[in-house]
Amino acid sequence: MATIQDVAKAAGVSVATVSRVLNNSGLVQEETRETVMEAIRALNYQPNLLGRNLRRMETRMILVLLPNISNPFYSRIVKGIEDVAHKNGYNIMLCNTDSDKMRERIYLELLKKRLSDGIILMASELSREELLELGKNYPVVQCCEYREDVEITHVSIDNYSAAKKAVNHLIGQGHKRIAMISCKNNFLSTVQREAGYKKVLEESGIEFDPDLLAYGDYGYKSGLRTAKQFLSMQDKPTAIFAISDMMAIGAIKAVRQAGLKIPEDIAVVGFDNINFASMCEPELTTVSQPKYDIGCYTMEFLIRQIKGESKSSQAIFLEHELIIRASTVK
Amino acid sequence: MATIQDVAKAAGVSVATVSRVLNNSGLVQEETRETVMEAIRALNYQPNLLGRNLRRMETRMILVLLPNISNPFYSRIVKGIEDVAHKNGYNIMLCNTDSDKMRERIYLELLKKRLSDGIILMASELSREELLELGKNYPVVQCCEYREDVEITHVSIDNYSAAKKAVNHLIGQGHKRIAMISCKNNFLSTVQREAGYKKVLEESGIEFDPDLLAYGDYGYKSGLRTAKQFLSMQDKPTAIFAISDMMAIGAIKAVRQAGLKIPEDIAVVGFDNINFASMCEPELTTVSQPKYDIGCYTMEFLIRQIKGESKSSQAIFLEHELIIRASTVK
DNA sequence: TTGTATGCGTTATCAC
DNA sequence: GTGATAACGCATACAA
Repeated sequence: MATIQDVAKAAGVSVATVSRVLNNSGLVQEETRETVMEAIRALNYQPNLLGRNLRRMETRMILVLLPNISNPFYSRIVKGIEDVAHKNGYNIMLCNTDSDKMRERIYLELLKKRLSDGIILMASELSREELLELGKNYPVVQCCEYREDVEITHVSIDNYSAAKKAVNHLIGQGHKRIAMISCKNNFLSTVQREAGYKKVLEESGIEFDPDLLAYGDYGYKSGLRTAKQFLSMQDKPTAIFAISDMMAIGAIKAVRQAGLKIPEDIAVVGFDNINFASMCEPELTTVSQPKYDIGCYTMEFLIRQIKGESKSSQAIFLEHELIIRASTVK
Repeated sequence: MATIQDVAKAAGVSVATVSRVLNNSGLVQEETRETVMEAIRALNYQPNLLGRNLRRMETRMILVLLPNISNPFYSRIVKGIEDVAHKNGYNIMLCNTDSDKMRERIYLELLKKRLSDGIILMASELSREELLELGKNYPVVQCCEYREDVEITHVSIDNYSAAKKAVNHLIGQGHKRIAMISCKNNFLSTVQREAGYKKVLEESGIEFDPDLLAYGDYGYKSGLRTAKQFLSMQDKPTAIFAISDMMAIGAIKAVRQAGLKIPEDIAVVGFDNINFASMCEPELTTVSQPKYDIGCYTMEFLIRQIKGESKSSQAIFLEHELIIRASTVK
């Protein structure tokens, strides 16, 4: 494997000159430049980034931690992150955390040991203390899920008003018994979505019924399970609001298995607008997040941090939209 | 940021000793060891992998190229790859190629420039020449999709017999007009699945009808489109065999939109057994690949190559299974 | 059991 | 415009 030394020798110049050619830094005569390029080709030389990275003390790699790559919600976001990264000469390392704090920590090691220049956290399980410590020492941006009690830039939507919009839509369709499938976690998005749900009920003069609030884990099966629970009640709900499309799709399955019709007997609203939301039967009414843009902004803020351009943390909220489909209106 | 030098100074030992403690290589007295550990903690020292990597000339990183992380088929495979990698002290870098040769090449650069110790290709678009060149110089394993005209280890299933099994199942259900949704690419899996389909028809004395062979791109929409095409024919097929679950799910949608019943009017078979196959309505009959195991084997063979243990390339075929669900039998 | 010294491949500072 | 050379942080051969 040829090194820069070999190229220098072959071209009859110093390594400094070769380096200058490689990085088009500094001046170098056109003629010598070509001699060097010639040598590079002849030796099939590839600069060794291990050397460069050590010298420059940077890797131009970005860690992206997400719970699970198979969650379709994340794929568009990742695309946005990736596009902006590449445009700026960075590469990303996608890391599955499985929502496991230990796994997350393994990846943080890579950052702390300088194998990456910055990190994006998508739904971190880290404690406030760990996050604070991290944010103090390294470039970090929180994407979608975030803690607001740490000074770390985050990019997301306003989950409170998104939930309000979804539930208000159901109210507008005449529903009075509206169930919610939430998740038992401490994510702010969850808290806010529940708060939005309760707020609309209150505004509509409907008393909140704890029996109509169940908990899943964002996944299909948990939606199926909790919806079955609702359907077994004496006083069934006439609408279900789930905080993820996957759970909503599970709920749809449960309703259909029970021989009920959507939306006539029971209406269903999801959250995220994943691709499958428009593939299922009936198509799912859901809250659409600007996933690609969320990814773009996230990466842009991270790069700004890496460059040392931004000092204070920022809170970015992008627009969302309620997509009305056949699962709520005939 | 503390370096090994700082630790050595603080502990009153040489850097060599600190290094020995860090890697538990060589002998070091328990007492000094503890002094060093003390200093490490006090300075909150993190070894800089950039230095180590350069010195060792390895990164313990593995590139994993796949067309698209949002394809649910790959997520289980990646899990297998990841688990084996971690068990062996490697980390993986997931890379979206978007089935774009140029993007693929960008990632190959990372390998050639030594930022990764090896690479796994999931559905590479590279030419035979490029692949040959790559395999000659770096540790490479092909996963699922592969070219057999290059000497590079690959792990997959026997797509020919899998397709035969699927179509035979339809024949067994009494179908005679069986359409196929394939893809226009040069993947061996595609060729073999088409060959299996035609072989079964031949064995069953059914003449192959070119009108019943349409092409998609593995995605939902293309399944919807091609199925609609079939449904508009005078002499409609009574069954559809798609080479991906996503296309099969699209086909199901088309059939239902046309007001026809599954499986009574038209039966549908998919391929891959992704999670959604059991979530859609009706649940999808499909060919199940041992995704997790495919990932494990792939990574194991790659590690063997990196260690220099294996010389010749190998062809690994794992067992598949036909999962029969409501989309083909009542 | 520990320390000294060298080099991994590169970039960047300085002198010419 | 170009060349010598000193780092970057670490692991290791060799000496002690």
